[in-house]
Amino acid sequence: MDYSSWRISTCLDLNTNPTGGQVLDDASNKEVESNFLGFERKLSVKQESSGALEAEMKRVSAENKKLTEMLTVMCENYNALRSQLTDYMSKNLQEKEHTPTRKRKSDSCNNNNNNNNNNVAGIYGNSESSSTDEESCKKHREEIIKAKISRVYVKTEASDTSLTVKDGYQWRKYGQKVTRENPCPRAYFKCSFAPSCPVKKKVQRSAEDQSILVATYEGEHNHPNSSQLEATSGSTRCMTLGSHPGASASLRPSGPSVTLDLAKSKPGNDAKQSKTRIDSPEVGKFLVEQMASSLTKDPNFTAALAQAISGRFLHQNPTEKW
DNA sequence: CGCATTTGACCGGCGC
DNA sequence: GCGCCGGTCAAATGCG
Repeated sequence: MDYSSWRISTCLDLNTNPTGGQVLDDASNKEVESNFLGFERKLSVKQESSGALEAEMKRVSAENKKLTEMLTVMCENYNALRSQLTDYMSKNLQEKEHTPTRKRKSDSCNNNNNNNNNNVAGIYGNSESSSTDEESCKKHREEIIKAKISRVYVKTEASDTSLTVKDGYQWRKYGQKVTRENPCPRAYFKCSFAPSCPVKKKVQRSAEDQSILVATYEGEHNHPNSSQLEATSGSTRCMTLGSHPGASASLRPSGPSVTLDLAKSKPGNDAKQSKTRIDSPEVGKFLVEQMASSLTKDPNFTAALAQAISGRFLHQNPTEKW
């Protein structure tokens, strides 16, 4: 089965207008407002010294770190939810269409393992369940566990002929091949960010809709995403779930927002991707509700979010009134 | 000149 | 064993 229809927009635009669409409860809103007014009064009375600015910088950095940690916890919770959902789906979906063309045994083995793939991108990837080749797969299991495979579908412009998927990592192309099933060439990439990183990526346009790029990731990065590095160092505010390639199927360039764009859909893609998608939109809705619930129920998250917003406004516009 | 990309050759797995 | 096929290598080429 395929989860590519799950288009969950989980954006935390921390740097946008605080009154513009931020979903906070009343308590959090009041807290943010009081923080803003307090800072405004304080700053209108006296000119802050450089020492105060340094202290504020440290405080903001600490908050940033705290938010990053909370984000990590949130991602772990999401993975746990996804695993439960995968189990649920595997129980309900017993059969999956198979192409009649001959396939390598390792391929079927890999597909068998996708259900247990602890990778967000597995949501969007093929999770074909064929248990008939299990015996022949035994000798491959260990390496399969190491080399996790996920598939990502990326909508591109029709005029864009490049086989590049911007996922925050650095890739070096080492080969290109025209495969039998698809007339479009398949490009082979290795992660070049770290020499020891074993991750490989295959990018090929969909045979059905050539505006869709299919990126297949193999393995796990043993280094942080470059976007994450920049985010943690404060040079950019664009964060992606770098350890989960599929989570960044629709990535944005660095911009003034903290974005967890797990997957964004274009309604027009539904028809094309429906073949490998789950049928029930309720499942995706359920997942979104679970994530939203876990966030809103966490007082630490709401408090830290309010503090981060107030701190950022102080830092950006120390004398500006609103 | 160094690095990335291109592309044909080569290798190994698989089916017949 | 042979041929097909996907994946990888490495020399050639392009680019900044």
